[in-house]
Amino acid sequence: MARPRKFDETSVVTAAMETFWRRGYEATSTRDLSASTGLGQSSLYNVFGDKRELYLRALRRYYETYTAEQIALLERPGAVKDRLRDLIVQALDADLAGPDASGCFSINASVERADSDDAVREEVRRHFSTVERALTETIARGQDSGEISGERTAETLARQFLSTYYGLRVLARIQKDRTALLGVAESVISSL
Amino acid sequence: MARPRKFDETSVVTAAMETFWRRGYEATSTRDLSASTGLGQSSLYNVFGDKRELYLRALRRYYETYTAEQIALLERPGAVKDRLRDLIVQALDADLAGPDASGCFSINASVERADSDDAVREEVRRHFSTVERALTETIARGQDSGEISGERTAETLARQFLSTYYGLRVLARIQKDRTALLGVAESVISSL
DNA sequence: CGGGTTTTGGAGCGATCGCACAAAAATTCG
DNA sequence: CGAATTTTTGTGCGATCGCTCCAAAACCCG
Repeated sequence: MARPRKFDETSVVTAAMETFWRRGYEATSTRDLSASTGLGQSSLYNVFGDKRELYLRALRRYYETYTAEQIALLERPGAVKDRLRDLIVQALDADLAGPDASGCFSINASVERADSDDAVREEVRRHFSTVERALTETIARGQDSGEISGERTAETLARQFLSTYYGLRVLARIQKDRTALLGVAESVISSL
Repeated sequence: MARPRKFDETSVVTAAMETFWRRGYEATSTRDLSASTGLGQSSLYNVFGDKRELYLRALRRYYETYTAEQIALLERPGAVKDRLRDLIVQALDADLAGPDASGCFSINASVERADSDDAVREEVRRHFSTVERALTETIARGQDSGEISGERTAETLARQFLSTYYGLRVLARIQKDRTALLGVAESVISSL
């Protein structure tokens, strides 16, 4: 029928995600995307429409990989508080991994683009609320087993944990003291 | 001696701060800055050097006004927990005020620019650590008076509160449910 | 008022931006 | 193989980017 594509769409979106993640939306040029994906600019436009659409695809790809990974971590077996701790430890280790670490792409997108792009806001809302739902479920199970106090609702505790979690990821951009950051994690977990 | 400037430097920096705050560093052009400050581009470059320097000035101006205001709020008389609550309430009300609300400029700067500009990172670090210090001091006074448990150190509690506070300000960009956000505030305060 | 100094406004620099277009290349089907 | 279809590649468009330069304007001082 026609000339076949010589690239895998998923890995192209993944490459674009890494570029947008590290440099942000505005600072990433279509030439940067062409270089990091290996596609010519025309191909990118042919497949994805424009820069904004590719950014949205990248954001969804982040959800499919990293956000989903975090949720899977919450659904593993084991003590609830251990899983919650693991969630933070894994995120902070990624955030402190080196000069290429760029925090949480969802947070970055919410700060840079949510105000000016409704679709970005909706997508990030989906990320946040999915994590919140998984946290609520996990904490509710912890309350069932008596591991976590039932004084406050699971939803409230989930939101408190989520706030601390995102706050830590913001602080980690500036304050690279792993011990101090993990101390906060212990503090919030023990207060559940 | 020479022709006098017909502008007030402080209010020019304030105007630039509002523009950078609302639109971010990359998305703000020097023409935007010229329009919002009322100065010609030549004057801006004559006085401030370049865009980056003006951004740093704007960030320092944010510290002088908004960050300082938050710290002053912590140093008022009254119950410690009331002051902590007021800090969050005031921030969230600002963040939810309308379509022009742009969150916390320090957080925005840390997400967008801290990785690529050491001076930005240092400036934001100063903002964060100043707030953290004020929080530690406030919480320590609360521990002295018995209002807050001495089980964990004031420093740890301050960092926990700070994380939650920043996390809430991130969530507020996406999730505009004031009641839910304030519920988290109550939760973290009551857990101190 | 005239000389000295700085600011101002406007034009414009080279570079880069997001994006479009047309021709060449690569495939399937008849 | 040729016709049809789609992707690739390269070129380049108009707009805008950060920034510079220069002459005119506005002041202080003697």
